Amino acid sequence: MSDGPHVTLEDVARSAEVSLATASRALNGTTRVRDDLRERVLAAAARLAYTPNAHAQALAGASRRTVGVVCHDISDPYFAGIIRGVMRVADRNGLVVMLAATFADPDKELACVSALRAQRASAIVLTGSAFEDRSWERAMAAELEPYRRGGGRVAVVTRHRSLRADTVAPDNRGGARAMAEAMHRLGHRRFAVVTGPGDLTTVADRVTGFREGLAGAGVELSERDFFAGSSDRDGGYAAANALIEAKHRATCVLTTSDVMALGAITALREAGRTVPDDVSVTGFDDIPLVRDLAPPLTTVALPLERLGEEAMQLALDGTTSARGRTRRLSAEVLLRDSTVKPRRRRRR
Amino acid sequence: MSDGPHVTLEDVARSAEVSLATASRALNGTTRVRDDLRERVLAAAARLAYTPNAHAQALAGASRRTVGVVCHDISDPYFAGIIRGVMRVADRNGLVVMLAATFADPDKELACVSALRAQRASAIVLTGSAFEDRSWERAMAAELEPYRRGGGRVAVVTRHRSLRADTVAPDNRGGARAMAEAMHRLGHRRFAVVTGPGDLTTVADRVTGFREGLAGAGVELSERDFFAGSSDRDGGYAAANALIEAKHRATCVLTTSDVMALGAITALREAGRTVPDDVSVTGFDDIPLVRDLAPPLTTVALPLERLGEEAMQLALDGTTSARGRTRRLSAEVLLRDSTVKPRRRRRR
DNA sequence: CTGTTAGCGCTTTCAA
DNA sequence: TTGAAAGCGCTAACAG
Repeated sequence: MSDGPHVTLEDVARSAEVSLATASRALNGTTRVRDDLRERVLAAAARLAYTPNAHAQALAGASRRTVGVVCHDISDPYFAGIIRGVMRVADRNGLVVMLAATFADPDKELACVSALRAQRASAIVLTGSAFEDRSWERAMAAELEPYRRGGGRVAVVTRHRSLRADTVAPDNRGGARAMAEAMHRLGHRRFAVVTGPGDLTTVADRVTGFREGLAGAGVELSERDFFAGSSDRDGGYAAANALIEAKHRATCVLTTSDVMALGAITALREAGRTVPDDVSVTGFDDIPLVRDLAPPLTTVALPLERLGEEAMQLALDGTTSARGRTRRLSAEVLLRDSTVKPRRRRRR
Repeated sequence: MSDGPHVTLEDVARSAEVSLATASRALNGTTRVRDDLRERVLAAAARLAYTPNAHAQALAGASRRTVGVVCHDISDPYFAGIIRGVMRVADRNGLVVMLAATFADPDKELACVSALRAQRASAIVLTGSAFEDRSWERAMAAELEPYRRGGGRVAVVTRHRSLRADTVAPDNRGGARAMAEAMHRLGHRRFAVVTGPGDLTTVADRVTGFREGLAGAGVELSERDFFAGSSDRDGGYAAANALIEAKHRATCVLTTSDVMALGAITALREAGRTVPDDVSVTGFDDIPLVRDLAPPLTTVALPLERLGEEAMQLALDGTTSARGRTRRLSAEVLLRDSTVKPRRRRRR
């Protein structure tokens, strides 16, 4: 956008032979304008292919029409679902959304918020979970505080301890607990957990839930039952391979996300182990495609789009007084065919 | 962003006891500033948690740091992949991306471009294919032309006839043709096509490719071999159900996208037909997860992220002179296990 | 109802 | 080097 003569409101006004103010009013419909004048302005604007300069509008004090969303990875169906919800609500309110992807890099997360702040986005939705790191939390709070003082709204999806922001909290821990219990009830006694990076609150909460559910049923998980990887398909694949390598005897593999489950299942299959006959596998999130798998994946369903919708909504009707509201959404265990009652171990 | 006293550069300047100009220069590093003064400015900025107002910067003529991307649906892995590529390049160049989703609504597509134009995005990447509609094309051209005159860059992914924009063109037609030929070579003679909306150029090109490939092998497709649906999983599911309903005797179902194939396979499975034993199914795009399906999906692979990267790159180093460059990317047939040589028809 | 005018916050000549 | 001042394009008082 270096060169080029932009058509400005002044051009329109001149062409329509009215004042700048009238042109502005005619275009925005803020105040009544004599019909013929308005017609002239509209015609001139169309003729000149005029588009208002959003920066000038923002600077001049018009209300901000931009909201920001920051996610880890847009290719992750979990985030895609949430963002879809955010966009739906934003769209309904005539807002434009700026999307930033951080690839789960804490520093980038901070940088994105700063950029959104610079854009004077009227609201920021943080969809990635927090990093369990004191100094990061402090830095994020330091970034958000002045933003909020300037009238900016902030909403987060999932737990951000000490962030004083409106929160949409899916019941990760409860969902995980319920899943663990369900698997125990099915008859499983030997478990392995394929997990994402432990410094993400979402992952930590889910793992805690698994632990609690199993412990309640009398099964203790040891460190050797955990196999961590990145929060994506390849992370699941790698973790499952580590599990196979370690000759872990689990009859049920709990994973902290559907995407990881996907990779894990492929790894198991490649190692000659059939799901669910040889080993049951559970996912988390209920991303759209897992019901199309063969076998369909047993998982903890989260209302992804709703998470996004609620977060955006919360940010939008935020009143300065009511900070730190939390909207809890429950998680539901969906038993499908990737899990079965464990059979007696086959001879090999 | 209604209320709230924003910290401005003037506050920083005052606090650092320098002039506005000096503060600006110190922060941007445009010109040399005496070291101690710069220190003071930086310190003041940090102390006040100053963030420059991007709108003011943009208005004052600083270079734009925003690019726009418009897609149909962020939850579609096809678009997610492309956008990921776009974001990678944008990020590498220190640009912020504004993402708009249109849900394949032609009007919204237009509206999004207009909004991006208002934001004075330095470049716009159109990832959805064009609509095969003269008046829409005209309207889009009318929106883009003044934008371009104002120095804006435009790049599109897939064919946009008559748009004079830099284009990244995956070989949809050639890929489809190759797939059709491959399936014929495998032994299939009776085909059905599960397709998205025919008014999308991408879909049209793929269908044309299927037709050509088959015709070249002596198989003509009739209208009764086509089953259309929306470009998503549910569209594929519905189309496949229509196919089943019609008792179509295809031994091979060609689809115009992996996502649709996903739904189609589930529909077939629910109808008691096994893939690939009873019927072979092919996809298109090679979205990340299809290799994790059981059976893995035979598909036409497109380098999704690269499409996005190239488009963004093209838009970025666009010189006003070299308009309408086209970068072709080839498509590759990936034979996996969802397709096999057709067996003699089983008795029922 | 319409026009005049004062900024919004920042960058950038132009002088000093 | 630094500072003063002129806008960038638009909206919103404030007068007419």
